[in-house]
Amino acid sequence: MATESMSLLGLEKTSLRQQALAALRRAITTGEIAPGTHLVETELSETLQISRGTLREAMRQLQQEGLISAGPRGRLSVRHLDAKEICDIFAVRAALESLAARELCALEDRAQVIKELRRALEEMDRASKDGLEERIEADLNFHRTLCGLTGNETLLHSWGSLEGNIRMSIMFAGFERAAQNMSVKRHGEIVDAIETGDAAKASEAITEHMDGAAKVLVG
Amino acid sequence: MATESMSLLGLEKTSLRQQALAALRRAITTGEIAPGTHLVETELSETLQISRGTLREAMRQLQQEGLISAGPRGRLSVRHLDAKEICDIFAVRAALESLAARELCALEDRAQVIKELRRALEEMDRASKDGLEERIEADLNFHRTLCGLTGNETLLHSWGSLEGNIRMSIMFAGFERAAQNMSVKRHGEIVDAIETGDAAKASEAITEHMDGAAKVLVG
DNA sequence: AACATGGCAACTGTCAACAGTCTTGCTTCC
DNA sequence: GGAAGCAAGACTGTTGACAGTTGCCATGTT
Repeated sequence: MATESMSLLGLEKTSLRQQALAALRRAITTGEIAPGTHLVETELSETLQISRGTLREAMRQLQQEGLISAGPRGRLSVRHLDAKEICDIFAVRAALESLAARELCALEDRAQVIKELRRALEEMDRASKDGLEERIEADLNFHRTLCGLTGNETLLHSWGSLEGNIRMSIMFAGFERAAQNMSVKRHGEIVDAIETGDAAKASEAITEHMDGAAKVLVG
Repeated sequence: MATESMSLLGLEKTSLRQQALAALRRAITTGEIAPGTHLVETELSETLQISRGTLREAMRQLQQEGLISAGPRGRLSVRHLDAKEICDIFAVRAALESLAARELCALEDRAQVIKELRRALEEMDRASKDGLEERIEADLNFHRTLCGLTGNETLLHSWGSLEGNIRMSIMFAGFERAAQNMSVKRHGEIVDAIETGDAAKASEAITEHMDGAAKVLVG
């Protein structure tokens, strides 16, 4: 029933659970489903055309990511972020990315790393002419790349767990406002610092960048 | 069927899923289930006396925590840690706890915080005469408290997601070896630094502590 | 009108069964 | 004797149904 037309091209055959997970994550982080909304399993399973069991598995993952939280009677609802929580999220994010920058600075051969980072920068530059959503994607991609290039899987995993919350923060504050802090210049400084191997400077640049981002988002 | 004798006292009525989650987490982090072991749903569900559906939900959470990883065909197996991964885990841990220390230093009134931390220290001291496992629990409790006292839920959540990996690292390296790095003195220095509000020193103390811990575990 | 009460509807927790796929070992044919 | 094919087994993906609990609403009582 679920093995028909897909995978005609390189389309990885994705399980229904993963599809549901992606769909829900998107719907939540874009605000399509408003914060605080009570997620009723029976409704959602009908909407997504999947069974409750499969849906519940996806919900557990979202819960672990902090996008939805459990109420009294096992009731799950979309997490609501206030200003303080956004600051908290960005503080943790800063700590993680600062670690990433320091680890990259400690590498012997940073040539390849720098190359990848500059590629991500170019992508941001290209996206700066496009819509807000493209810019946000490019920005997140840059930071994800930063963490991924360290080769520290735990770091990348932790950052990934935070990504949903970051997206919610951006959505909560409004995309226009969020875009203020995504200048290619600021990010270039980070790359420059890493290129010269100046760990302190790179760490500082990131911390400041995140501080600024949080301040802009909170208003 | 599951609503019999429990909750006679303050025993929170825990869902089967949560029980299974706790049982599995314990079994994995103590090495009862060896790293690399392929977790067969049908077997486990029979062992734990729960249905596969319920078990699968618990497995998703463990997967998100990084205790089990997915293989080719959706096969789940207990994660195997090598030396590098242990170092990586402790690097992330250091970044998180360092943030915690800095946030605590930034508080106006640290009296209550210090009181709680000293209480955790005392507990460690008391446990130092007990078995290795008690000492490890007391140690983890201290660090968890450190993160919890910041009031930064995201930080605490991230640390919690790492806790399983930390336990696996300790188990992997052997409890005796791990216990070397749990002196009350070292932890006291951290608390002292926080008491004086010296963020740099507190951060430094934690980073060094974690560095030492990783080195002891690996080498 | 305020209040107790009995029953109904809404949800979540849990389970057993079906379907599809990959592996494996055996059989059969050249 | 070896290789292609075939059939059985082992697991995971997914589903629909049943059970228990909570909250609400209508109904009757004082």
